[in-house]
Amino acid sequence: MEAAVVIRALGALAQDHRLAAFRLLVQAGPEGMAAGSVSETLGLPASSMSFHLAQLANAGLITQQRQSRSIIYAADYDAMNGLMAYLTENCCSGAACTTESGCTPPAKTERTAA
Amino acid sequence: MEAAVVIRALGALAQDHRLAAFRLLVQAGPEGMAAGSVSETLGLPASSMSFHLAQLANAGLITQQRQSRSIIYAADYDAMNGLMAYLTENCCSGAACTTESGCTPPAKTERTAA
DNA sequence: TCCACTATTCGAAATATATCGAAATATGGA
DNA sequence: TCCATATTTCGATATATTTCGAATAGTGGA
Repeated sequence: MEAAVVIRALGALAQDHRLAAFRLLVQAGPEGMAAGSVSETLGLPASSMSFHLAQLANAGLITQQRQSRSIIYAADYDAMNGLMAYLTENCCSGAACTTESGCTPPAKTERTAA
Repeated sequence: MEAAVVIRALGALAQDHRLAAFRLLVQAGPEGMAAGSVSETLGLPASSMSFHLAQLANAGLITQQRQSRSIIYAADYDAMNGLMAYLTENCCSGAACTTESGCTPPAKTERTAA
């Protein structure tokens, strides 16, 4: 995963409605939710929500897929995990970090390069 | 950890120079680095870097501490881990997510409330 | 084909963020 | 006290983002 992608992903999540939408989708699981359901759940006009969902999709954090008249959005867990791995990469330059410093990279810092 | 804090943290990281600075500090370990070293390493004017470091500090991602004439910045690993835990919280609403969907919350999704 | 439904794109205004030089603040030594 | 060092705050400008109604574009049934 490269910096530019990470920046876009973080920027996408750094917004009220988008963070809420993303979490909603994370909680919804692999089945995802229709765009309309998301905007209704979050109480936002459809056009605004569409804008935000597009940003999340563009950042690679969610996937979109048409299903009849609806468009179903779902969280992309790989992207999410890659993002987190990027932040802890080379933590403490390999020095003892699981101990005192509390760095504790979540066990599987290994990441399939984007 | 509450939404507003998370947004500020994500927003703080969602910027070229700040992401670079944060990662530099993550790699520098608990000892941290002086503000001047950071701005020199990243090739940014001191005043610009100061602005960015302030944002990271304000977001709780890094700590600052005066040491004689320098101000030493260091990554706050707890904040970083809390941030990541927030994103995966209630993943898949507790349904089987470590298996097919690839959600795999990093084992310790448990979080000490900020 | 025509209509209702679901969702996105466009446009324009309000708001927020990034940038960096110059001036200001703190620290420590002569 | 006076000067050099290390950083931050201020101010002004350029750029980017958020917002939402209205217009536009696909989908499916009668």
